[in-house]
Amino acid sequence: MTVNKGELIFQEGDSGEGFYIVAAGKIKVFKMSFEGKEQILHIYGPGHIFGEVPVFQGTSFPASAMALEPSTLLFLPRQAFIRQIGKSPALAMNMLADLSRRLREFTVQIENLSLKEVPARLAAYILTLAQEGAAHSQKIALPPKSLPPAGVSLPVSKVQLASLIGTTPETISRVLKKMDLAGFIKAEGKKILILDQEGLEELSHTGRL
Amino acid sequence: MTVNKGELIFQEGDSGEGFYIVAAGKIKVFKMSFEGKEQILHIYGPGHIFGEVPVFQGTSFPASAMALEPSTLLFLPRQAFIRQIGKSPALAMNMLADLSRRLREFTVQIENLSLKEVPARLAAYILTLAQEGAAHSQKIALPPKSLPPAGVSLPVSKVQLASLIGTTPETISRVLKKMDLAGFIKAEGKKILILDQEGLEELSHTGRL
DNA sequence: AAAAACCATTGATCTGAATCAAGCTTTTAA
DNA sequence: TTAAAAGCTTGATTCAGATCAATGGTTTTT
Repeated sequence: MTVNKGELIFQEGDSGEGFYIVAAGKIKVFKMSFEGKEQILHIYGPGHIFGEVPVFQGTSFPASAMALEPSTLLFLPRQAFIRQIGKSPALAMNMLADLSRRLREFTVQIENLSLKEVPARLAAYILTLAQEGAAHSQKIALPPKSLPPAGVSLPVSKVQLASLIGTTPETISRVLKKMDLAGFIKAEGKKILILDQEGLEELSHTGRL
Repeated sequence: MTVNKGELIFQEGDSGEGFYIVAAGKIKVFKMSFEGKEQILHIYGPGHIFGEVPVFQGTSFPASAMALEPSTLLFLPRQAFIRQIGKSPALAMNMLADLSRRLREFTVQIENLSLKEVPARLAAYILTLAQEGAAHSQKIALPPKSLPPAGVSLPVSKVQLASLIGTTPETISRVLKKMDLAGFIKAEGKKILILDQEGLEELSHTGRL
């Protein structure tokens, strides 16, 4: 299936008859509060799967999903998939590993939201981006703390970024500016140059800016 | 194995060679920040399993676990369990359902931490307790919004409760008092009488007290 | 190409809840 | 059975970050 930018793929509470694989594009999975504030739980790109929770629970989606850009998705119907799992222990193990990874990611997100302040969260996010970027760029996975300055490019608008790390666009602006002023990064629009990786790492732990 | 109150069962970063089942007692799984603040991810009681993430990922524990009271645990070694899963698709499905349920619970916890204020979180927690209590008390699961006043008993100290919903003991005290004054509940030590379930439910959404 | 919608930045103000502090009660340990 | 350590409550103060507001810059849309 194909979806336009801004199109809702499913909504919290909908019954899930299957799950999705991103073939192309970018999808956000999020929760929305009473007053309309949103918290993004995850942003998925090509190769990622999402919406599996109801498959194994037979219940509804715990969150909503929307396309951030025009995207192509594959849909896997629940019953057919469950039959396959019964036949293939390897498939089951892969699925268990995938859900476990997601649980781990959520524990990190809870830790960030509850125990860290905004500067620490943003620093952690930038570092994560840099790692992913390094891993994706065909070269061998870089050893930790390799040669700065590495550059990263924010994959989403600051509005989305704010919703992802649990703050507002205004605060993102201000904190990026402070990080720039403090010499940790050089920020220009969506491009961010990491000038002091060690400093950023410390900031992601202590949060004091 | 048996553990004393306050005993650490595993620590974030430890390699996981198996997982645990609570036979008796009460276990908290939590993250701790740099400065020593803790966020409880979950409290497990008899019949619950915990510590499975590394089993399917072959990595380390994403959080720490400590006994809240003297407890008895069963330990399931990783390799033996994986062999069993390969043989029993039903076991695999149960495990997938369990992990999915946990993912759903985490999405709720993230929503609470990020989108709701303390009064709303506390109201939601009290309502959850009441539901669980109703379910456990042998009777048929009560239809939603059945006859108040229902009574619940906090299963943990307010220090632990604060860490569970992401606030401080002082704030818990103050908010409980306000809820009492507003006529939603009658609070006496660990005992809470729910006087106005509808009101609590609204509070758990809107957060305005 | 004009208009509308969205995005980003900066300043001023407000507020929920953390922190600090102190006294009191209950539980645990010596 | 006394001492020590946790746990609970209430008050005063502080602070991170949200909200409100205004402006300019970009994309989309038509």
